[in-house]
Amino acid sequence: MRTPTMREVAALAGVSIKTVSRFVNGDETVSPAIAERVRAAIDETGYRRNDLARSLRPGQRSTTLALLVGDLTNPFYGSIANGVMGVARAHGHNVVLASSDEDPEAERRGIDDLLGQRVAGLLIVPGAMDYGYLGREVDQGTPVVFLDRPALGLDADTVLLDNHGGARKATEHLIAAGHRRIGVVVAASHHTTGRRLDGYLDAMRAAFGEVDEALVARLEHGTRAEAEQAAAELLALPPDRRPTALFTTTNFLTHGALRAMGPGQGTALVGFDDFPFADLLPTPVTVVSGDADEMGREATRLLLTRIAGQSGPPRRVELGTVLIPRGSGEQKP
Amino acid sequence: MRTPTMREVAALAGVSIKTVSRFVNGDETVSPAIAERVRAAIDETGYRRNDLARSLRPGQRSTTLALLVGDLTNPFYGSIANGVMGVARAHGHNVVLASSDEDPEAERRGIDDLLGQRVAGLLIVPGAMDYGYLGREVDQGTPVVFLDRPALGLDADTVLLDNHGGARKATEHLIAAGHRRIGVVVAASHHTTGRRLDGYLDAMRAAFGEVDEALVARLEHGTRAEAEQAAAELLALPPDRRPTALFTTTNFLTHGALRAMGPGQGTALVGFDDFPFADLLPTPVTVVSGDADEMGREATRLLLTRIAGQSGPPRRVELGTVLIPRGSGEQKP
DNA sequence: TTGTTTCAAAACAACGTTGTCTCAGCTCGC
DNA sequence: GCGAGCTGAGACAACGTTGTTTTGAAACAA
Repeated sequence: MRTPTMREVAALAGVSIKTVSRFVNGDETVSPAIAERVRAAIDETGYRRNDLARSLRPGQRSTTLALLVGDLTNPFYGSIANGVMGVARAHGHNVVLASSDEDPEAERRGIDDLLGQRVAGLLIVPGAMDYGYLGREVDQGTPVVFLDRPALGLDADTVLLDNHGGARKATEHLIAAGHRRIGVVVAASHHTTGRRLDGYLDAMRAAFGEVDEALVARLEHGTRAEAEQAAAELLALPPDRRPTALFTTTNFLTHGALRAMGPGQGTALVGFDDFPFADLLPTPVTVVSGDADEMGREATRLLLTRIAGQSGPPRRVELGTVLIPRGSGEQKP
Repeated sequence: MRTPTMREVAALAGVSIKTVSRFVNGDETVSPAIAERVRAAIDETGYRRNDLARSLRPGQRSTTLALLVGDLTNPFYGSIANGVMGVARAHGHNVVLASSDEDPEAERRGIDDLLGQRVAGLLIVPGAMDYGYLGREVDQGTPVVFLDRPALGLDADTVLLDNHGGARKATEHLIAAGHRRIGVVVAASHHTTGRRLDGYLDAMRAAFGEVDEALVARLEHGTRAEAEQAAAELLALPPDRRPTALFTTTNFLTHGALRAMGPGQGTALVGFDDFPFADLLPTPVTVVSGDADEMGREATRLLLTRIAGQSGPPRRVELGTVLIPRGSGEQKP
């Protein structure tokens, strides 16, 4: 059985297609007798309006927003998706999800697909590729909002965390606890973690002047395993060069570093990004954290105002971070 | 600026619409000179094929799969979504996401929306509502696959975990460690946790005969907070009635129970569902776990075979579970 | 040169819907 | 009794594509 069309319903009810359309869309100008016939025909055929055909009409835009996000297994991205979907649904929009954690070429193909489907707008957690070509789509009425990091090649609305400030806050917290030699574990390539590194460096320089490069562990990919090894190496330095505290710049890296420390967790640590069970670890973990859910919500709000037609220069929103002291960051050297 | 159409490109290039269509779709029968004119016109206008209009043509089905899933903040659902998207993308399908964690009416509205958009198939983590009305859509060519629990009112392809077997395995593991009084924390209403409770009861009965109802903590909603309180009450029972081990039936409940135990974690525990950091807790947590990612993948594979036209009776796939001993489940009474 | 073949490109119809226009029938007032 | 006014319902076109048919022109053989 195929999906029935309006034409078939109309034939069954013995009326014209347009009358079925009127009934389906709640037009008042359908007499009760005819309306009942149409209702019965719809019921019998299981007719359902085809919104694809509907949105083809002039001036119509799809109501679907597209979200390009990294690995959904990461609770950070899960929260973003959650926030996006909440606001979208509240405004009657659907959300298509695409993954951006692949190579740039696959990502570009994915975006092209979505544009071909005439989504109403794009929410993108940008990767390393150049997004300049999207400028034309923006001009043609498909707004774009970037989340978590600014995009290369396109100056559009962007929602970020205050990565620099948060990292600075984390580092100063460790300094206030009496630490001088504070190691940092950071993924080399990302903009976000770059800003976090800068925040760390600024705090360190403000307190002690020059920063010992040996304290900075730069990872290539930012995986848990890399972090574990890097942290282990930091902690294996001779006592005079060994850090007494660590600042880990993402939740994955925090996980890796904790693993390197083992159950004792003798070294002080502050992590960027909160994570579940942080409060249940042997030494509960102090973190600096932004609200990913709110990031998704705010980005969606921005996108919706653009879809509604608001023009104007790109906006950049920076969401604040909070430091949650739980124990690991308050340990003395 | 509006999105240009084929008509506009054709006008600019001085050819017919159809010729643009031929060029865009890689038809060989376009002479090089004309092809170049069309290419230039597309470039100048920023034309992009409208896949909505395209899929309106007879016999065309959208390439979009819909996924209805609960709270994406839960890593379990995040992994499912991850698996779904991986397989979908590998087969050239997009994924629309909708949330099912609301009231049944909102969920039904969401499903209706998706059907109106003529998605190629539905992947649903069912809630408490009756899905019978989807039978008609299935007949009309929109297949449905359920994940994680069977749906009320519709017998369709379903991918489940072996909840009964996993729970039994967990309970027997605790029994083997010497426990006799094993408490269980379970959400009352869900099918999934119901099966897990059955697995627990079967293991207990097989070992000891009748099960003391005082050992079974039934929660109304299955939240962390509820679990924390219920676990605290179990552990506060007088010594002769107090359980010496707990079996918690979801990761949220495990989290709550661990909180109730405090840092000591003196009571043995096995949880259903793995979770990050389980290995880093003071007493690393033994879990029974299924592969959510694989569940998403398998469900998507089933859906794709249906979309490809395979008929036949509903299939039910049960994925196995593994017990991961980490310490908490091996503690003696 | 003329008839035939070949092929690129145009014309047309259709997909399922809705906005606009038109028309038929009715009611009402004079 | 007849035109004006109204109202319910049908006809038609259009949205942006693509499959099919048709056209036109060039190429070639007789």
